[in-house]
Amino acid sequence: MTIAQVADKYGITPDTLRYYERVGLIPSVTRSAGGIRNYGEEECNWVEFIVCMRGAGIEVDALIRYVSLFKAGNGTLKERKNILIEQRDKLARRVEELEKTLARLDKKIENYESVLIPAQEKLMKKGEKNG
Amino acid sequence: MTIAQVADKYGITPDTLRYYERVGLIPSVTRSAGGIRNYGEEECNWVEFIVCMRGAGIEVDALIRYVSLFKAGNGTLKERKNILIEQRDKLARRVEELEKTLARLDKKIENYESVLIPAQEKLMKKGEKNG
DNA sequence: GTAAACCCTGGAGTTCGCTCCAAGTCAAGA
DNA sequence: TCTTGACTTGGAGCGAACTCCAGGGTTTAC
Repeated sequence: MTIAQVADKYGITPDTLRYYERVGLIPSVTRSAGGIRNYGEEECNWVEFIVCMRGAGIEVDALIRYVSLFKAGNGTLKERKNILIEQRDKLARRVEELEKTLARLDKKIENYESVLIPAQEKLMKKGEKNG
Repeated sequence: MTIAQVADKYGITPDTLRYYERVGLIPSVTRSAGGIRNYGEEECNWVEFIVCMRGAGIEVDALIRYVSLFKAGNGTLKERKNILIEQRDKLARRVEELEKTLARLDKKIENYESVLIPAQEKLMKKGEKNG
């Protein structure tokens, strides 16, 4: 697959893909003789993983560390797992926080309704009077 | 309360508070004769609200719109509510996305365990042999 | 009344994560 | 073979949200 196809498939731009590769978010991409990237299945899976993780706000730096450990081979399994755990925990805390804020927004919206609905009823009664 | 106290209370810096006020995230802060900010209870509540919303990643622009409608009075209740609903929905979608990624990370970590635990057991057996 | 600590403003600087650009190379169709 | 369009690189630029700074004013404690 070409860079444009992969970009399209995962909803990002070729520039972002090049950037990800440049900074080390994607292990490596095979090239044609002329130097043009050709993404295989493995590479696509990496892209998909990275796009997902970035979508959840996991920092580029953490992902770079993860990828560089991956490149270093099986001796780094434990360390890689620790990065994942660290990020999972961070994300779990974030989700909790967001859920609290979500609940708060819901309440605030309810409050607005309790102000707005009586106001609307008043208008409707007015309407009844007028017609 | 002084700016430093408020900053401390909500875990931000005085600079951030001044920035929030400057761009319109906080309706107004009363000043002393000398021009020094003095946060009352109302103002603290605004700060708390804004810090919470910002903590959930709600955009500064949306909050500015909200605050400026608030300043404009009761005629803007419906519009304010709409902003809240819009942001609530955005946040809800985000939470869903994050939960999916969280589940994925959990699975990935489990996979690492299924590789690492057998390796550990091997090491432990070796330990038994040696002592 | 003065020193130290805090506050003020406007504007420049920083960080993160892309995003865009110039100048050139490569590949596929007419 | 030429043209057209996609690809390459290194590096500059950008938007969001702060963060910091210089040069000053204010408060408070002694």
